[in-house]
Parts: sequence; C-alpha cells; structure tokens
Amino acid sequence: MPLSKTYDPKSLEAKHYTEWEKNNFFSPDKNNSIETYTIVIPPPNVTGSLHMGHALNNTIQDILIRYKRMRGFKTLWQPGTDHAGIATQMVVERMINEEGISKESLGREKFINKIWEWKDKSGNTIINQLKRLGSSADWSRERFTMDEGLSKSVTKVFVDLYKDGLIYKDNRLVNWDPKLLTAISDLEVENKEVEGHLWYIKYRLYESKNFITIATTRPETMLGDSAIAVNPNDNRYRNLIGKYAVVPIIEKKIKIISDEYVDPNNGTGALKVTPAHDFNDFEIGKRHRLEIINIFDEHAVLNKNCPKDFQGIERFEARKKIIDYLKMLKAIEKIDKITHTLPFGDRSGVIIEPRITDQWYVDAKTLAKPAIDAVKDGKVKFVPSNWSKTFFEWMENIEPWCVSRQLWWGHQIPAWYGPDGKYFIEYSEEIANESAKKFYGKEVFLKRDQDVLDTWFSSALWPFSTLGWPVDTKETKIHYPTSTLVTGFDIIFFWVARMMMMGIHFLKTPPFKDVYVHALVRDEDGKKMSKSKGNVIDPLDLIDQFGADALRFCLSSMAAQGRDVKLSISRVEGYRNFATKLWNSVRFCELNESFLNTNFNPKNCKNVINKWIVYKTNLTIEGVSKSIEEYKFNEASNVLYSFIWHIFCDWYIELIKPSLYDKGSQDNLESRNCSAWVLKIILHLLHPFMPFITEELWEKFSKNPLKDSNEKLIISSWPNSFVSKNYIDANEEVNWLIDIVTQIRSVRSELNISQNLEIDAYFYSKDTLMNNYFDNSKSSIEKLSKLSKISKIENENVNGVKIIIKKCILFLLISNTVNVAQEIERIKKVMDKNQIEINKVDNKLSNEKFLLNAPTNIINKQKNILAKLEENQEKMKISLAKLSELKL
RNA sequence: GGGCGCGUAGCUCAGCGGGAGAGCACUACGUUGACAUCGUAGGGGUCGCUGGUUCAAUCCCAGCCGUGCCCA
Repeated sequence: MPLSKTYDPKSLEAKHYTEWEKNNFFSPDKNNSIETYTIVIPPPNVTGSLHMGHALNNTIQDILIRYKRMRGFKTLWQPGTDHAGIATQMVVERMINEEGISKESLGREKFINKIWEWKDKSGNTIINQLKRLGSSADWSRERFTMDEGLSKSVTKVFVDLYKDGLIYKDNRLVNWDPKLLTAISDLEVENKEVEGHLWYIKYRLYESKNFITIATTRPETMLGDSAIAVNPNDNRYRNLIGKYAVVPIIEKKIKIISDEYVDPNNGTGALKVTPAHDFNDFEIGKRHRLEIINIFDEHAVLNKNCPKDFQGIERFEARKKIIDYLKMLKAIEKIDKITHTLPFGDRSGVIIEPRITDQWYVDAKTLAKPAIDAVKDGKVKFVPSNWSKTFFEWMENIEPWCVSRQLWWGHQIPAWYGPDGKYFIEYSEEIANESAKKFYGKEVFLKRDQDVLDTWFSSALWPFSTLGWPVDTKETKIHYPTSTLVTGFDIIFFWVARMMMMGIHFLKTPPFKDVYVHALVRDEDGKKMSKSKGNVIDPLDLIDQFGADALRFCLSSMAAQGRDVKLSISRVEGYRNFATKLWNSVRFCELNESFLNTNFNPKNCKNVINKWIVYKTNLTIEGVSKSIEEYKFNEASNVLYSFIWHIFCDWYIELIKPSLYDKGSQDNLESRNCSAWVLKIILHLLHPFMPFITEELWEKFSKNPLKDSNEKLIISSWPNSFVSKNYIDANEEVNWLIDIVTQIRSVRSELNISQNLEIDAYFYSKDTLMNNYFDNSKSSIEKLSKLSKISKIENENVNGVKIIIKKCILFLLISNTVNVAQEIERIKKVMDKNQIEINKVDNKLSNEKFLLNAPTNIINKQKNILAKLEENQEKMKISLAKLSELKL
C-alpha cells in the first residue's frame, strides 16, 4: 500500500515502540561487542510526571544511545526511578488524610505499605511518559531506589562508611522543616529575598540605667539569648565587654562578649547571640561556650524553656506578642523596613528553622578530595568544560552532609541502640544483636534508629547499585564505569558530585567519563517554567499535537551548549512540517520506483547529479557523526535539516525528475537506485533524532521487492562515509548549475515575469569547461528556470537581460515583455551593491601593511574577489550603456 | 559581595580574527505530475556602548551599560 499523503504520528508511534520493546532491542544482550556504551538515567522521582526538562534530558540520552547502538556498541541505558522520600510521603499522606486517616493512626508499617500500594498503581506514570518520548532504555532492567538489591547496597555503603570513619553522629544545627518535621540538606533550602523588619531593641545594662541597643530580624528568639556580642575593635562598646546586660521581658542576665565575627557596620554593631537558633550564633556560642537554649519544639512552637505566657505559641505569633511587650516596655528604639534573604524549604515552602538535633553526617570533605582530583586529572570531563568550575567551587567548600531524615519512607538507618544509648552499626539486625551481646556480655533489647536516609544518599549509588553492586555481577564488570552522564546543571551538586564521591570510594573508579550538562528549558520569553506562573508547556501535549519526533528534533536543535532552551510551540510545529516534508520525499521516491539495489555502488555513479548527491551525502554522514560525538546536538540536527530539506528535496529531487520520468534510460535506473541509497542514509542518520518516522519509512521502504535489508532501523548499522575525491568536480558542476538557476529565477522575479511564462534564453561562454557544464545541464536549466529553451550563441552581441555568472553570460529574451526602465533600475541596483564590495576589497588591497602582513592565500583570495567583481561591473556597465541607447 | 553566562535580522538563536548566517515571522508571486504541514523570490542587521591589540575585530583584551542564573 502506498504511503498516505501526510505523516500521522499517532498511529505509528505506539506500534513501533511496542515492536522494539517486544524484540528486546533496548537490551545490551542483543550485541556481543566488547565495546560498551552505558548511560544511567538520572532517575526521575517516582511521584513525577514528564516535564520539559525530562523531555530534553531523555531526548539527549536517547540520541546518544541510539547512535552508539547503531555504531555497534554493546549499549545499556539503565532506567529507573527514585523513591523521593519527602515528596512521596507527602503525596500518600495527603491521600490518606483525605480519607480522614492520619499516618500516625495508621502506624509506620501500614503507612509504608500504603506507599507501596500507591507506587504499584501510580509509580509508572513517568516511565510510560518516557516511553512515549521514544526512550530506548532497557526497561527489563528498570530499578527503583527502594528495591531490595539497591537497599542492600545502601546499607552496605552506610555501614562501610561508618566503619571507615566517614559517617558519624553529631549534635549540631540543621535546617529543620517545621512543617514536614524533618532535617533537610542545604541544597533543599531555597533562599529568597523577602520584605522584613529590623527591630532595634534596647537591652538594659546590668545594674545601670544605660542601655545597649541590638538590632535583630527575629525578636522572638530573644527568649533564647545567651549573650550580646560586639566587635573587639569597636570603640563604642569596648568598655562594655565583660559586663552584663538584661534581656527584656524575661529579665535574664547575659554577658557582653567580643567576637571578630560581629560586623560593626551592621545594625548597631551589637549582636544578640542565640546559639540554638542561628548558624552564626551557634559558632559564636561554641567559641565562647555559651548556653544553648532551644526555645522551639519541632513545630517551631515556643516550648517550656519560655515564660508561661509564651508557651504554645507559634513562632510568628510569638514575634507579634514579643513586639507588643517590648513596645509596652518602651524597649524598642526604632524599626527599619528591610529586604533580606530567608531560607525556605523547597518542598514545604515554609521558612526553615535552624534546630539543634542529633543527626548522621557523611564526611563529605574527605570523600570530595579524590572526586576533585578525578576532574582535575581529566578522568571525568565536563561538557561544556566550564561546569567544572562550578563543580570545584562547591566541592572545595563542601560541608558535612546531613544524611538522616525524620521520615518514614526511605532506607531506615542501620543503627541499633542499646539500653544505654550505645549504638551498633551493622548490615543487619542479627549482626547488631551479636555485636551487642559481645559488648554487654548478655542479650539486650536493641531499638533501631527511626530515621531514614536522604534520598540522594541512594541516588549517589545509582551508577553501580543499579548494576547489582555489591554483588559482583557481569553488568558491574562490563558497564561500570559508565560512559556519559546526561544531566541538568541544577543537580550537579545533588548528583554528579555525590555519585563521584561514592563511586570512587567504593569502586575505585569515577562512575562516568563524560558529564554532559544541558541547559534548562524555559518558555519562549526565557522564563523558567513553573506551575505558579502558568507558563508550563506539557511535553505530552506537544507529542499529541505534533508527534514525539517533532518535539525531540526541536529540543535537539535548540540544545546548543551553554545556552538555555527557550521553547516555542511554533518551533515544534516547524519540525512537524519537516517530518511531513521527509515523509513526502519518501513517498515521491516510492511513486517513482526508487529502490535499494545491492548492485548499486555509489562510488561508480555516471550521472553528475547522482555523483553530486553522493558527495553531499558523505559530507552529511561526517558532519552528523562528528557533531554527535562532540555533544553538539544542535549542529547535528541542523546539518540534517538543511541536507534533507534544502539539498535533497529542493535540488536533488528536482534535478533527477527528468531522468525518473525518462523510463528505461541509463540515468533512470541510476537515479532510482541512487535516490533510494540517499534515502536509506537519511533514515539512518535521522533515526536517533526522529526514531518513529524513520522506522516507519524504513519499514515501508525496505518492503520494496529489491530491498537490501529486512532488519529494523533501530538495530541497523550507522552509515560510513567514504572519500569521493572524484566527485569533487561533480560538486563544482552542480553548484554551478544551482547558481545559474537561482540567478535566473531571481532576475525573473525582480522583473515581475510571471512564473507561468516560459521565455527563451541564450548562453555564452568562451570557457570550455563552462560549455561542457552547459551541455550537461541544458535541460535542467530549462526546466528549473522555466525557460522554453536556452541555446548557445557564439558572441555576446545580443539584446536581452544579461546575467553574468562566473565565466558565463546568460541572456533572457524578454525585451518585449520587460520594461527597459525597470531593467535599468535592476542593473543599477546590482551595480551599487557590487561597487560597495569593490571598494571594500580595494581598500584592503591598496593597504601596504595588509600586503606585508597578511598570509598570501588571503591576499590572493582578495585579489580574485576583486578581479571577478570588477569584471562583472565592467560588463554591467556595457549593458547599461546599451539599454540607455535603447531608451533614447 | 563571590562565581558563571548572555546582549548578532521583528522573534528564537548559530557563528567567533580575513567577503554578516539559520529557523520562525513578514512581503510578493505561484496550486508544474511528493509535499499549501508546500514552492519561488524578496525585504530586514553601524553583530550593546567606549577604548585597546592587530595589516585586519561581530570574534581577542579592558572598562562601561543592560540582562539572566548559581552561591553567600
């Protein structure tokens, strides 16, 4: 059945995807090559649904994987999802809350079961969406960070790091989310500028009528003050150091201390110190051994360390109440309106509260060192390379990584506590019990740590835990280290850094060789897409509307290195049109019985047009391959786009039409074979970018009775280019032909000669080669330029519109249809343009210093340009003179 | 405050020391036997500003202006 008139993505995408998957084409086991290529997917959150960032990220991975697969590598794209501790717990908690059940009433075990139930039902959303995009990941190997195997590797890593002294328990301030009731990492804190106040509060000096004024943005924390700090060099306060002040309201006596940290120019230069509720104050407190008074409970509600009046009040209410009190006491000197940055939890959206707690920490500093070296030594390469700076910046200033979370959903920390609080960190409860028995000399009851690990802890192991580690699997041997990590820059710290630390520590090798960092997808105005702005474009809508191929090609063509992708729907539409164009070019070839012929050798073409397209095709193979290897996806896409549309469709097909219609001729067979050969290459090269339409066309195309292959495109071989030096001449010749046709069309259009009007023309040249060219292409020129006939003449004394190209002159015989004045205008315009160019080049060539310093090839080039320009100008002048005579 | 970018045609962006490019949009013409999701042609740019290096600068360097992101 012949191809339909337009490409309908919907009807084909699912069909081919199912075929591919059913045949295990995504599996590395299909290939026995010793050359491997491996990518692990940045696991999307199991709660997630596909957004543009995913679409870009996975399109790029799929391009690389499909390309390498066709190149013959044993290719693994390892997929899976991330259990997303907080996010998932929130989703399920909200769900049961709607049924009127709290997770506390349910209990930990039942709640976790609920989450698993939810995961089984809804957790595949994003996986199915990735499939719609065409992602050829090996789904048979899909992993989840909470899987048994992956959980085992998490436990092993925790225990081993602990035993290596790289994990420890510490009591310090953490970023506490008072809504979610858990610690979160620095990276999960979003600092935002907000309007606020700076309150200047007078603290009475002890046994004095004088005051010291402090400035604070958080007056409520004064209930936890332990000191006032001033800079030792601040003359204003020097005599107060060592004396005491009294905290208003609670009438508590606190010492005035000196500390270099205090900035005399900030506020009043006197700082109230609340070690339990501010990171800087905590440090000051440590230096001066200040009392740490925690005034909040876990909900950031004032606790029993506060006066009775204040207990049970939420932090912002408490602030109001404190201010009222202070006003009553006339202790407020002034209030400034300020903007300052406050920390917000990126999940909960509430202001983060520094809170002193016991947590588990990873000694990131120690682990970071070899990771830094790996990048410095070039073992791991960032693309584009300047991301390594961002990486170094962070790694060199890395803080201890708080890995415990007060959640239920996640990997429970393998720490068991004895009755006296002594803990045993072991691979399992049994081993912990044994150790405890040894330690206490008898069996004791051990209570397991209730906390779970940060999701990123398990993500950090992803490049090897998914391959089976710590079990010594074949996959770990073959596919570790992986080849390329494709990721957005926003998770360099979350992922890349941590995966490197863990990979190097446990497998002695960095987990990947290249890190390709792609940009963010923004809306067409460059704004970040967000639900609150309402500017989100859903990739699935685009797939429905234009097809996955169009979306993929669009993302790829806009993925220039180091640039954000600003996506506009019209671009996607444009690439849908491109798909249609390709579709129709194949349809045309099919209608004209282009077929793949194993006897056809592209190196032995006779026809100049075919030689030329073979030459161009080779350049395209080289260009696309090179660009993909260099991660320049936009270049690769653009090379394909312009080759397919502007070379193959616009010119080649038009040029071979005569031979295709001339059934039985020698050219006819060659052109049919050659066009099929080019199409075959096109479908191969385009496949990584537009997998669906290419597979469909390939299937239709290779059903031709003289097909050369039955196999699916996805597993067929990437084309090799070959040197076609003997086709360089053909390239010259066809370029000449294209030039001639373009010029004639252009002149016709400028002179408003109807496209339907066929006119006569003459060709004149003294050059033998040009005459040969002409003899070869006479009919092509006639057809493509809409000439009734063009014939050679022996001298240039002809009346007609004159076009000068290279060493040739063309005359369009339209004197009776064209207005002479109009033609004079046209020539003048051309001459003006010409003259500007002549002046430019002439200036250069008359500059002695240029002649002295510039390389000879540049000088010669300029000389040639000038000669040509001047020759043309001279001829123009003559025709202008002639026309002027006519006019008289 | 520190770091990283970006400012090139109406829009989105390539290019990056030697004659200013693409896609989209726009204008005119055109349904010739693959395609109107199309064809042909065209208009449109002191390549942010000011200096410097160079025979030569959109490209290299410095400063400034505008703008975005990350970190404090």
